[in-house]
Amino acid sequence: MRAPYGLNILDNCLTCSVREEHLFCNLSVHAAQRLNEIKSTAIYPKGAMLFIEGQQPRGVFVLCAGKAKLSTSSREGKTIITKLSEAGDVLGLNSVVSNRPYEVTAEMMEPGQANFIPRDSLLQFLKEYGEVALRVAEQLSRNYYTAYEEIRTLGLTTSPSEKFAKLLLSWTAKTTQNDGTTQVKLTLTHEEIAEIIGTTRETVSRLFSDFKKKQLLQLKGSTLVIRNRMALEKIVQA
Amino acid sequence: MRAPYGLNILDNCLTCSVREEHLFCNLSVHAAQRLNEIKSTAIYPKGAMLFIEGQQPRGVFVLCAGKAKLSTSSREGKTIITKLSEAGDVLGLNSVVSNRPYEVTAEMMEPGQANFIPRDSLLQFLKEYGEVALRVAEQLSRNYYTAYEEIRTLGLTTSPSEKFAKLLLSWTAKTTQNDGTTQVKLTLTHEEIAEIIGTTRETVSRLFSDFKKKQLLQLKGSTLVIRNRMALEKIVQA
DNA sequence: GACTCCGAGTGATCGCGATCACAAGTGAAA
DNA sequence: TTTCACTTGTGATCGCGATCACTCGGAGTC
Repeated sequence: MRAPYGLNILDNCLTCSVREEHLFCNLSVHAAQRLNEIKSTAIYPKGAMLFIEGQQPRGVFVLCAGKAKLSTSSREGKTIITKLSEAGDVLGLNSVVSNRPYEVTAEMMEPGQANFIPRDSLLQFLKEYGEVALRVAEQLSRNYYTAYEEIRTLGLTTSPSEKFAKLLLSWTAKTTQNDGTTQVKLTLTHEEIAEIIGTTRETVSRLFSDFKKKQLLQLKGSTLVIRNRMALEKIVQA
Repeated sequence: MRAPYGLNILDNCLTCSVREEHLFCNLSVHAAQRLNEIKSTAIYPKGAMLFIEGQQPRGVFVLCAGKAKLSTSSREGKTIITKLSEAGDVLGLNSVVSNRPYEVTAEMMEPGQANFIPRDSLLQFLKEYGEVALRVAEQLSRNYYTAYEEIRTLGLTTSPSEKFAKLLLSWTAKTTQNDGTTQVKLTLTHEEIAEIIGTTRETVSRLFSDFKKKQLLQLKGSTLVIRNRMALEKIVQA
């Protein structure tokens, strides 16, 4: 089955197949069935906004395929990207649970697919299945920890180079190779990286230059090669 | 009944008397009774640490009297204060629910009293009383929002003066007077204010001077008088 | 009283990163 | 191909806030 944007439609991406540590993984048969009834699936093009900062919460989105960036902006136009989401992530959960406006904007960075669960149905579902409510609480506290990491980075890390090194390490943490070096596909523009570490595009450009000169990294097309992990860790600081 | 540190011991501060929107307010009789069994009360002097960043979560503290500051530090010694807690607040909830180390240090800023609920007992309690688990989820998502506000402040607000104005407004939001001016008791040192807005003590000193000169505020002993709320809001930005 | 300690105020310096400005590279569409 | 929009690289300038180095004042303590 073929969908627009060159995507294959996934039959059901709420199952554990997407990711093991998934919020709605390993539910009882009843709960899973109920969940299946209240969800609906949609596909999105690159650039699509799942929801926008300030909107009343309509429901949660379970990302099945594609990547999304979560960002927040000031009125003067400055933007920071707070998280890059991947398949399996649940977006908008905080807003739905606390019934406050979405605190971020969720934008698809590439074509993708997501399940949508309306707010009312989800809350009803959580009341019926208390076990799942506790799982939600756990997920929320994980989200909180991520936010707290962000606070530490923004508040305690002084120099852009330190934040940049931190970001590079967070990317390579997932994909360590057998030899010293690590490779990551670089899908972000310098502008976007700047919005993640809270600096300007020009500074990111210069950081790339500096780090290349210092043999810390290397670019092969759009593949980023980390040459000296130790040195990066030293920059991030003792 | 008299306790050390010049405090009156409160008989039971888990009840709604402390604060209406309290996490453990309006529980069923059974739940309240059970909660009462698993909690224990203690009093603390100024400077006491309820828990320290990085420790394994022992349980949650429900603050009954006194104020506490929550802070986190980098290895180089830089510290940021992320929240000032008051009576009614529940401290350590995130860590307990997700079983991760305390992400902050909680230090009493004045003598106070708190109820302690051990981790195991609380989790058991939450499993027994599913309604309360949902309440906890709501509380966690409120915490998340607070953290997110912090991220916005740290990431989007550029100048110290803007953050300072923001902080002043957050203080006066609670205690608005009938005439134009607002009064707040100033209990923090310049150093502590610096740790809240992420700058240096000297800069805070200069900010006070500037704002006094610009007729924005005034100091009467340890009482801070806000003279021009509008101007502060203009600094915080359109 | 003299002592210490800590918070507060203030001047001088200096470096980093924001900002502006422009050139060059890239890729997709017409 | 040409064109256009977007991304990237880099130089020059400049201002803000960190840092250092003091002094001053008040609250305790002996």
